[in-house]
Amino acid sequence: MGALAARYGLSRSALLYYDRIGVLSPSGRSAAGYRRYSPTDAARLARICRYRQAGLSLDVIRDLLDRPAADLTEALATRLEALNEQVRLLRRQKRHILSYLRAGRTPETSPFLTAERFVELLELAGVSAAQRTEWHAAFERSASAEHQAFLEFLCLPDSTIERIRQWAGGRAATPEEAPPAPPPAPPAAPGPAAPRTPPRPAPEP
Amino acid sequence: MGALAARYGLSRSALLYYDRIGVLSPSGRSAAGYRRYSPTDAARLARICRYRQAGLSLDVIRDLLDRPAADLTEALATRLEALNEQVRLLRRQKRHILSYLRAGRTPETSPFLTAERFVELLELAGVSAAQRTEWHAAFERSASAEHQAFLEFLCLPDSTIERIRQWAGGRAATPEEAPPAPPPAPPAAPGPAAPRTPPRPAPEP
DNA sequence: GTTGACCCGTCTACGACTTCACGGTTTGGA
DNA sequence: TCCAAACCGTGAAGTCGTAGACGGGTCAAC
Repeated sequence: MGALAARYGLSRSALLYYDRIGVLSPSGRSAAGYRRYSPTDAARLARICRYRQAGLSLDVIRDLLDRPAADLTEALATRLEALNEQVRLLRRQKRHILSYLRAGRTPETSPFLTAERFVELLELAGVSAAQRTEWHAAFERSASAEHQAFLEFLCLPDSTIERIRQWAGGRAATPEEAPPAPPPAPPAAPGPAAPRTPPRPAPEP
Repeated sequence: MGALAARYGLSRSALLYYDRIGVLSPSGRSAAGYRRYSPTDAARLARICRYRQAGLSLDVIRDLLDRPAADLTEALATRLEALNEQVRLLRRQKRHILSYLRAGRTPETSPFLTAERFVELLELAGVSAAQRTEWHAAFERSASAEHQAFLEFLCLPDSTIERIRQWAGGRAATPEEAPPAPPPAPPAAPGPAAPRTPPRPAPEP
């Protein structure tokens, strides 16, 4: 048992737990009551580990392994949905933190990736503002959800994301909700030119 | 009490829990033993909620509120670290799932954002392969950690990420570890030109 | 026979709550 | 004045997947 656990990078207690909840029960016991895992059991454990790498819950995994009608694709799709939601939540937390940590710093002195910095890099590579605009528009047109995700990845505040997406043509902004404030320019028409500062590795994305 | 909970979007049980663990104890009780929250308590709760939005644990929050020496910036930095690690884990799970869900589909029929699709969008906007190459190089040079994060955001497999980063000049690849396989072309020198397919909203990032 | 190195089952702990059960208090309307 | 609904209190147990501790049994080699 210890050998099996070690082989799959699990602890003894994990295997005990799997046994207890019926996800993986050894097919036999020794005379003294020791768990005996057959090669079939090991194969089952291998599947369990693969599914757990995808973040599936042990409940779902049990269904997948025991119920012939269970649909792996559907389970993965459901998990993907939850995963996206969770990433979104974490990113929101990240934005909260960054907005505090960045307070009082200019984007140039910030050790974090900002939209401004991202745009600087594009500038450096010779991508023009017009190209960036067109890119946002194409992104919004053909993959609006991913566009949103990408803007969230840059840790932009919600209001800025909303503004960029509207301005990229995803949905026409109603005249009433004109730009509520003059926030930092959207990443496609940004601030300074190529930075003079020497490249230095940044600690945090 | 119910009113306070509702005002801050919490449940009654959450406030009970906060009281129990000493994060927020009401400053008084009514004759019948009902909790009485003063405006000071409410202000404290407001801070608690803000910190929780950043994902700080209640333990840490209690220290922050009660110990004068506690350092908010440090707590947030620590949390940011954990957050990044967690996002990395979730993204790894996502890659596992996508690699399964995408199996047997061509990138064109996949409803998910792929690196190929991302590059298509850049192509559409008129960003050349040379520009993309230069962009990767600049990204790697001046913000390698963020470059890594960005490539992970695209859910590329680790091997591809490694290859792109080496090829972008971040670190010279040792001759021994030449490309182990001919995997899909890196996003900066990708496949098809602008797609003929009509834009359609994609369900998932 | 003894000494380690294994193994067993059971229990507790983690975080941030929620749910349940049972009972007291307040409040509004008839 | 009475009743019911809505509120409040306490306490216990459950969630999820594991880690670790405890006390004791088993096994191999020496």
